[in-house]
Amino acid sequence: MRPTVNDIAREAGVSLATVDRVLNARPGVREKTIKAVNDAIAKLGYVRDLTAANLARSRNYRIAAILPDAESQFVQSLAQALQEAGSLAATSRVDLQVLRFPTEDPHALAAILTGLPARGFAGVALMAPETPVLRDAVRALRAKGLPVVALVSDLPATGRDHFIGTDNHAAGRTAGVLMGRFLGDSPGQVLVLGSSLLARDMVERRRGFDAVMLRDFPQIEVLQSLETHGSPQLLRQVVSQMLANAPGVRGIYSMGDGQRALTQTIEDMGLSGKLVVICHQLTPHVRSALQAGTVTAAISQNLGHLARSTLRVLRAKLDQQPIDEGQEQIRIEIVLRENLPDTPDSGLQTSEDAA
Amino acid sequence: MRPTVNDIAREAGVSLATVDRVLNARPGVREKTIKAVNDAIAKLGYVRDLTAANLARSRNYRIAAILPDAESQFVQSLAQALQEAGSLAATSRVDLQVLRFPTEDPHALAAILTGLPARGFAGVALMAPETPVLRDAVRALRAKGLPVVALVSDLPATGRDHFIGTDNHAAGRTAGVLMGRFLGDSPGQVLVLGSSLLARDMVERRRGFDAVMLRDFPQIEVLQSLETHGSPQLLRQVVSQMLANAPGVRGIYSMGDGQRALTQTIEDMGLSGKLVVICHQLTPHVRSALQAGTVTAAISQNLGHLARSTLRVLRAKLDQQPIDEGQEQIRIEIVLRENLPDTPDSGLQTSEDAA
DNA sequence: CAGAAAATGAGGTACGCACCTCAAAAACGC
DNA sequence: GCGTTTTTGAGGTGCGTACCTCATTTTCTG
Repeated sequence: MRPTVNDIAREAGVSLATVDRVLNARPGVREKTIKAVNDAIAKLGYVRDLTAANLARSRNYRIAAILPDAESQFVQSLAQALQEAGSLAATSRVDLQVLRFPTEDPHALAAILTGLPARGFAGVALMAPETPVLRDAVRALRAKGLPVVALVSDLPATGRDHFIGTDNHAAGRTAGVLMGRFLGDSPGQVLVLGSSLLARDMVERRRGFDAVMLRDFPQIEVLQSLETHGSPQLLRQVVSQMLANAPGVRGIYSMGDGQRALTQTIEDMGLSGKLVVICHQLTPHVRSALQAGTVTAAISQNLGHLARSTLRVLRAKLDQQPIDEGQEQIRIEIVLRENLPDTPDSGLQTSEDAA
Repeated sequence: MRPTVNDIAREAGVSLATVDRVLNARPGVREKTIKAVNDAIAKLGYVRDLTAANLARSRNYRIAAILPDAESQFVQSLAQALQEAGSLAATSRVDLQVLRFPTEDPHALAAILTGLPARGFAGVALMAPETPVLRDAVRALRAKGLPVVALVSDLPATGRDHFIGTDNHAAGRTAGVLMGRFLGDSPGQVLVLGSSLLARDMVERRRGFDAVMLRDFPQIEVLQSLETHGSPQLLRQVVSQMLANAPGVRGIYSMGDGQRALTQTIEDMGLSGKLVVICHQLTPHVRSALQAGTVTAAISQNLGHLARSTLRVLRAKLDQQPIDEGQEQIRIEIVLRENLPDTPDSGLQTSEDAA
C-alpha cells in the first residue's frame, strides 16, 4: 500500500493539518517542523496521489491552443488533431480551446495572448512566428504563471517552457540523404520549394538539406529555393516553367505546403514517378501522391502525437510535474509508400502514441 | 460543470442508490427504471469520472509482462522500457511486473500463465511464439476475465485482446524499398539474415521484403536467408564466408538480432560503408554502426512507445474503456544517421509518444 | 513572568464515486 | 386482500487529498 498523508503525520509525529501545511506550502510552520515532515515523506517514499488531489481541488485544465488562421492543410490538420486530443482528454479534466489569429498581424496575436488570463486560461500552446511583440506578450504570460509551449516552430527568445515539434535542421538533413541516395550516382539538379509561413522552420530545413547535399552528394546541384508564398497558382507556374526549361532537374524538395498544386503539376506534365519528390507533412494529398508514386517520400511529424504531447506537457507544467522527455520527443518520420500507416485517426494525418 | 451522479438521480427522478445500481450493473432494478436512468445519462451527457471512480474503488492495475529469457539486446531493451514505463505509471496505480520464461519451453510458459490469476494479476502482456499449449493457456486466462495483449509478435489464434507491435509484413516491404533504391540500378545480390526466435515476425518480414524486391527491383537477386539461431559465432562465420565468396553481394538485410556480430564482421573485412546494410531494431550497436556508416538504415519500432502503449491498452481493457487506435498504432520507423534521435530515454532505445 | 504572537492540533466539509445496510414502498401471486 | 417477493430510497462509510475554522499549546518579546 502506498503511504498517505496520515502515515506521514504519524511518522513525523505531527497532526494532519501540519502535514497539509507543509505539503501545500502554507505559512505558519517552523523550519524544524517542515524538516521533520519532509524527512518522514522521504523515509516513507510518499508521493502525492495526483488524481485524489485534483479531485479535491476540483481542478480543471483550461488550455488555449493558438494557431495562425491560414487555410493551409497543415494548420487545418493540426487544429483537428488538437481538437480530437482535447475531447479525448476531456475525461481528465482538460478543456482545450483552439483559437486563431490573423497570420500577418503580430499585434492582434499579442492582444489575444494578453487577454488569455482574464478569460480563465491556465496554459497556452502557440504556433506563431517569433516577433518582438510576441516575445513580450509571452514573457508577460509566463510572468503571470501561465506555462507556454511553442508548437511546430520554436520560440527560443520568448523563454517558452517547452518546444513541441521536430528538429527541423535534422529533418532537412534527413530529406537530404534520402534525396541523394534515391537519385543515385549520376549528376542532376534538385528544385527546392518553400512557402514562407514560418520562416524559422524553412530556414532550418534548408540549411540541413544543403549541408548534407554539399557534403555527401556533390554530383547533385541544388537550385536556389523558390518561394511560393502559399499561392498554388504561383507554385504551379514556377514549377512547370522550371521543369520545362531545366531538363537536368531530377528531384524536387518541397519544404512547405502547397503539396496539392505540386503533385498535380507533376502529374499533368506526365512526370509522375520520374522524379524523386520529397516533401514535408503527410496530408491527404501527399498520401495519395505517395500511393500513386508521384511523391517518393514524405518527412512528417505525427500530428496526433504532437497534439497529445502538447496536452501532456502543459498538464505536467500546471501540476509542477516532471516531463517524460522520451515520451515527448517528436520523431522525424520517414514515410514511403510501403510504410504508409492506415489512418484510423482523423483521416487527415498519421498517428500513434501517448498518454 | 460536468454532470454528476446526483444530477442523474434528480433528472431521472430516482434515488442515488438506484443510479448507482444501474451504473454498476447491480441487480434488482426494473427494466423501466434502467431505461429512465440511461435516458437521463444520455440527456445530460454524463460521463463517469474515472479518476474518482478508481479512487473510490482503490483500484490498482496489477499487470504482468512476460518475455522470453533470451539474452538478446532487443528483449533486454524491451524489458527495460517496460520497467521504466511501469515505474512512471506507478503514479496512476499501475503495478507492472516483468516475468521471464525459458525460451524453448512452452509448457513452462503455460504454467506461468495459468498461475497468474492466483498471484493477483489482472492483465497480461505477452511476447512469445504461438504454440498450441500457449493458445489454450491464453484462452483460459481470457475466460477468467484477464485481458491479454500480444507484444511484438502477434498471437491471432489465441484470441488475444490486442496486438501491440508493428505490421511486420509492411516493415519487410519498407526494408525492401530502401534496399532497392539505395542499391541503385546496377545489378547485385542481397544477403538476408534471420535468427528464428519468433518465427512469425521473421517470416512476415521476409515475405514483405521479397515481394517488393521481386516486383520493383528485378535486377537485384535476393539470396536464400541464412538462419543464425542467435549464435554470434555462426553469424560471423556465415557472413564472412558469403562476402568472401560472392563478390556480387552489395547489400545485407538483417531481420533478426546479432547486429553486433554483423557490424563487427563487416568492419573487420573493411567493408564498412561499401555495403547497403539494413537491419531491424535500433540497439546501441546499431546506433554507433549507423553513425560510423556501417549500417545504412535501421527499421525500428519505438520500444518506449511500445511499453507505454501496452500499459495504456491494458488499463483501458481493465476499465472497459475504448482504445484510441491512433495513439496505439506502433509506427514503422526508418532511422538513418541523419534522423538518429538523441536518446534521453534509456540510452538503449529511441523514444517518443505516449501516456 | 505576563502578554502577545506564532505554531500546532482537532475536527469538519468537500470532491465524485463505489459499496453496503436496512427499512419502506411497490408489484406480484393466488 | 393477504403474504411474499421485488424494487426503491435513505443514509452511511471510505478512497486520498484540499481547505477551512477554532481552540489550544508553544515560543517569543520585553
